[in-house]
Parts: sequence; structure tokens; C-alpha cells
Amino acid sequence: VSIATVSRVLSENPSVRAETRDRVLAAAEELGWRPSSLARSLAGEPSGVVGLVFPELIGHYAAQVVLGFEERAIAADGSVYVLATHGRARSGELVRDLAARTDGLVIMDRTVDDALVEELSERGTRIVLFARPPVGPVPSVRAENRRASEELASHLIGHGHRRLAFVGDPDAAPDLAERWAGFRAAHAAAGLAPPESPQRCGFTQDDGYRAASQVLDREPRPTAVVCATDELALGVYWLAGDRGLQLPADLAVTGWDDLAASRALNPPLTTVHQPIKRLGERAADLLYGLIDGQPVGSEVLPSALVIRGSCGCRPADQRTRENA
Amino acid sequence: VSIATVSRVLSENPSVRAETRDRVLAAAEELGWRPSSLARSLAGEPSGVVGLVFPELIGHYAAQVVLGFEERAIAADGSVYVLATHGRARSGELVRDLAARTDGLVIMDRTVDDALVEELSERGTRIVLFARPPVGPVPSVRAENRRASEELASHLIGHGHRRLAFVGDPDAAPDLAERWAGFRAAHAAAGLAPPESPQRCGFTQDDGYRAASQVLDREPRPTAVVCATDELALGVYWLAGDRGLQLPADLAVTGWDDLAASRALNPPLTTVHQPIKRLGERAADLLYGLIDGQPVGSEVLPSALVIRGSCGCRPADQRTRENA
DNA sequence: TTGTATGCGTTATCAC
DNA sequence: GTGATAACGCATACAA
Repeated sequence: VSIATVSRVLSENPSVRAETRDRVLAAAEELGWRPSSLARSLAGEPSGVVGLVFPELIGHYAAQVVLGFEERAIAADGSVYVLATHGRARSGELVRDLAARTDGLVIMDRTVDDALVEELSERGTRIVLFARPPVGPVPSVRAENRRASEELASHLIGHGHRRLAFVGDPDAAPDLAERWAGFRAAHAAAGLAPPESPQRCGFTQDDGYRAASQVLDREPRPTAVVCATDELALGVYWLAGDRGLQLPADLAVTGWDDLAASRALNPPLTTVHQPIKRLGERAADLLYGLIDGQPVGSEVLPSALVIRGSCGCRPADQRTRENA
Repeated sequence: VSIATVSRVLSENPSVRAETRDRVLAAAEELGWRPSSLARSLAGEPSGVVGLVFPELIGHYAAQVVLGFEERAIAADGSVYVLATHGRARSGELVRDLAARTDGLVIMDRTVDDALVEELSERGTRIVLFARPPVGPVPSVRAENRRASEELASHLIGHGHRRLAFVGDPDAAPDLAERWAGFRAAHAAAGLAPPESPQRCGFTQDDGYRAASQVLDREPRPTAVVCATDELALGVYWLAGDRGLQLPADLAVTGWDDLAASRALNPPLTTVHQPIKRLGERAADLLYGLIDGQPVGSEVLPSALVIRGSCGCRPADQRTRENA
């Protein structure tokens, strides 16, 4: 056999005689030989792998983002490695490693700080930021949050509510910070004083349950609870059930994300729909664009209010399946 | 400065003078130099990264497995790359690549066929199989399925049901195949003829809705529906609501997984609890054990029936939160 | 069309 | 203690 002709065979270099190529392929088959993607990467070749950096992999949101992204990855015949940082102190190192092992990265909200984003970008890592503003020349994909949040809170104020509570931690993610900002802006626009602080909590139903419990112990008691996610709103529904509160008469509730389960609740949950899967798709489009050397810009996808019964409205669709 | 002394500095080799070490470290800091994990791996060093191969990343099950695994990974100061194959034809190549870029793999159910498992294993890849029987010397972690499924179906038969339907595709995963086998075994034990075939479908609520619709059109109509997962059972609840059927009087329903939402349903869902997160933890323990060169064996973790109202029972906990 | 030589960034085995 | 040097497995420019 030969030596570096093998490389040509694998890169489908046309300047190899068919007979030689077949001989190499046959030998490879016989010896069970496989090219080392590691060595390939070391030699500077692209690997066809991209990385997704998430805070964690729990819930509908992360799942849909990954799904949308992978749909495009499959079309691009590429592989996707998903890394969850779980807020580890060492996560910077892990992300650096992932960058070294892939052709590009999608970085979700605050998993990586601006300094590291810039450093990686300057070292040549293709990066698309997600659910977070752009950093210098590094583009981002995110949903519109602030205006939809302001509309939502204004809608509740329009129902006559004067004491609204916000459940969720604005410091947990840029998206939540913008929802909190929109919530406050609605108060300002109506000449109302917003609550001094949000009811900070995590992301699970249980967190929502506990946060609601604290919110309802405030004096004077809020008449409406704006939740940062549908998941949290589900916890509020539970607590309301335990305390014998009628929704929305005794308490209005809103969410964010428009989970499939949310319209089946009683009353159906008023929420904000964001195109989660499409956000993942667009992130993929941008990242693969960057890898192909195309210029790409940041994107902000629209969100839309979904008014149902839990805010006090009684729309026609309340008791029927919307997508039957 | 020097040349390969740098390597000693990074591997914390004691045979370096403190002064030299500091000089190297200072220079590295100044130049923003970082060791290449790629080259390290090429030289045969472990990377501290392990890979998880899933069919997809949707739903509570995958999320909990990943969570349990990563808890251990964090303790081991390691990184986890999650790859979803989505049933791609090329997924074998993707898994090979992942194996080359990591210290070990967890392979979920049918994402990788036996032949490739054996090939990778023989080439030195540390592998732990998940929700699937062992392959030769390659160990696996899974939950008990068959017996719990037989118990569940027997319980329904004990309620007087004679026409049970099974919703879910036994060919989709080994776990489901065992649940179907247990379902049939219960019929055999009771001297009943099981349905000839399961009502095959996917994994979403909508799949459950459609499957239930087909099941209820059978003649004679089944009086109980055994769902392969809680998610599918939720779809059955929806359809029952649409058709005005009372649960469990008109139709008994059971699930599998014990989702948080399942006990809040009306009636609360009878299901089977499997220790999903712990399965993930054990997979991590086994894989890190293999990497450390320890001998490890396969594990089968117990599952437990959770009898609630949807099978026809009226246990005391029916209308209260179990974990309040 | 094919073989030769060099580089990619480490680790490890020798010398010094 | 520290500096050369040979792998590790590939790509690639250049020579034949």
C-alpha cells in the first residue's frame, strides 16, 4: 500500500486512480481502519460538530431550542454536542474545551460572560449568542420580551388591577430582566407605582407554588400575579387550588411560553407565545452561516400575547382545544 | 523561556524549579496561551469529557437522566456532551466521532446497534448502555419493566376489566417492549387472550390523543387503556374529555413514569414510578468507574406501582397533594 | 498520479 | 532541573 495517498482518498481528491482508491478502501475495510477526527481537527480541518451551551437541559424551552437547532443541523449533515453548565465555577474551562473540539458554539443567556465571549471570538471561535444581546461583533438570536411584557401588564391594569406581583428572578436571565422591565414600564405608563421588587424564585412548578405563597401573604394582597414562565404559573394554579381561590375572580394569573398544557388549564392561561423552536432554527442558520464565512446579523423574533381566561377575559376559545 | 518544560508545568510535575514554573506561568498569562485539549487527546491523555447518546432530548425522562448524570459529572469535575441521534442513518458516524472526542459513552436504548457497540468497545471506548440489556461485556443500567407491567395489567384485570388496550410502540425501545411483554403475561396468567397488537404511536400527548381515538373505535370497545408513558395517558385524558367519557367509570387509564402533573389530574393517574434520575446517577457511577479501571456490573433498578384513581381505585391520597 | 517532508500541540523518553 | 526528540494521526505543499 501507500502512505499519504490515503488522505486523498478520504478527501475524495479526484487525482487518485480508481484502482488505487479501491485498493486503499479495501485495505481500510480489512483492517477496520477509521480516520481519526481528532487528528483531523488538530490539522485544522472542520469537524462538522457544533456545540450548544445551556445552563441546564430541563423543561420545554431548552428542549424546543435544541429541537429547532438540530433540525437544521441534520439538514447540514452536522453533529451537535449539548453542554449544560449548571452554573459551575469551572464552566469557563468547559466551554473553552468545547470550543476547541467543535466548529462553532451557540451560547445561551448568561452561561458565558462577555469577557470570555470576546476572547473566544477573537481566537476564531464562531459564536452565536442566544436569548441575550449581542456582544461587540458577535451576533445573537432572541425573542422580543420587553414590549410584550409591557402589553401584558397593561392589559391586566386595563382589567382594573392595581396591585400586580411579578414572580421570577430578573437576574436569572436577560429575557427575564426584560420582562420585569416591561412590567415596570406598564406601571409607569399608567401612572402606577410598581412593586419594589419581584418575587424571586427558580424555574420549577414548586418554585412557583412557594413564590405564590409568599406573594399572597403580602399586605395588601396583590390581585394579579404575572409569572415569568408558564411553569411558574402552574405552581400558582396549584396554590390557588389549595387556598380555595377562584381564578381569575380572586386572582388573575399570567404566564410566558404558551406550553401545550397551558390552554388545557381551568381557566386557560393567558400567556405570551414566543417562537422557541424557530429561535433554535435561526441560531443554527446564523452559526452555519458564520462557519461558511457569510456575514450574519443579530435577530429579534416577535412574541405575541395569547389572551385566554386567566387574566379575567372570557374569549370564545376558552373551553375548546385550539389546535383540535 | 524553554520548550517542553511547559508540559511539566501544566502536568504539575514536581521536578520543576519554582522560579521556572512561575516564569512559564507568567509568560502564558501574558500571551494568553492555553494548552490544546485536542492535542492532549491526540497524545492519548484523557479529556475529562464523556458523551451521552440519546435518541432525542424531549420530555421529562431525558431531562431527568441527564440531570442525574450531570450531578455525578460535576462531582467528578467532568464535562458532559449530549448528542441526539434523531434516528439518523448517519448516526453511527456521529457516535464514532463522539467516542473519539471523549473518554467514554453512555448509549441510550436503540440509538446504537449491537455491532457498533461491540466494535467501539473492542477499540477501547468505555461504554455504559442505558435502558437496554447488556451487550457481551458492556454493562448496562436500566429499570425493571416487565414485572411491574404485569402487576399493573393484573391489577386492572382484578378490577374486572376484560378488554384492555396497550398504547405505545414496543419496537420503539427495549423498555416499551418489556412493558408490552408484561402486559401480555398478565393476560396469560389470567387465562385471557391479550389484544393481538398494541396501538403503536409516538411519544407526545398528541400521539396519545390520536391513539386513544383509534383504540376507542375498536369493536368491542376496550374498557381500560394501558399507556406506555404518562405523556400518552395525558392524551387519553384529553380525548376522554372530548368524548364526554367519565374516568375511570367509562374508561380506566394507566401511565408510566409518574410525572409531577400526573397526580394532579382528575382522576389522579395510576402509573409506575421508575427512579429516572437515579438511573442517570448510576450510569455515571458505572462509566466513571470504567474510566478509572474498576470492574463494574450491570444494574436493574426497581420500579414501583403507584395506584391512584384512574384505574378504578379510590385511595385516600386521591384529592390531596402527595408531596405538599 | 503518487511519494516525501513538514506542521498541528501535546506527552513521554531519553540525554545532559 | 531542563532541553532535544520521537510519537499521536492527519492534511498539504512540493517533488518526483
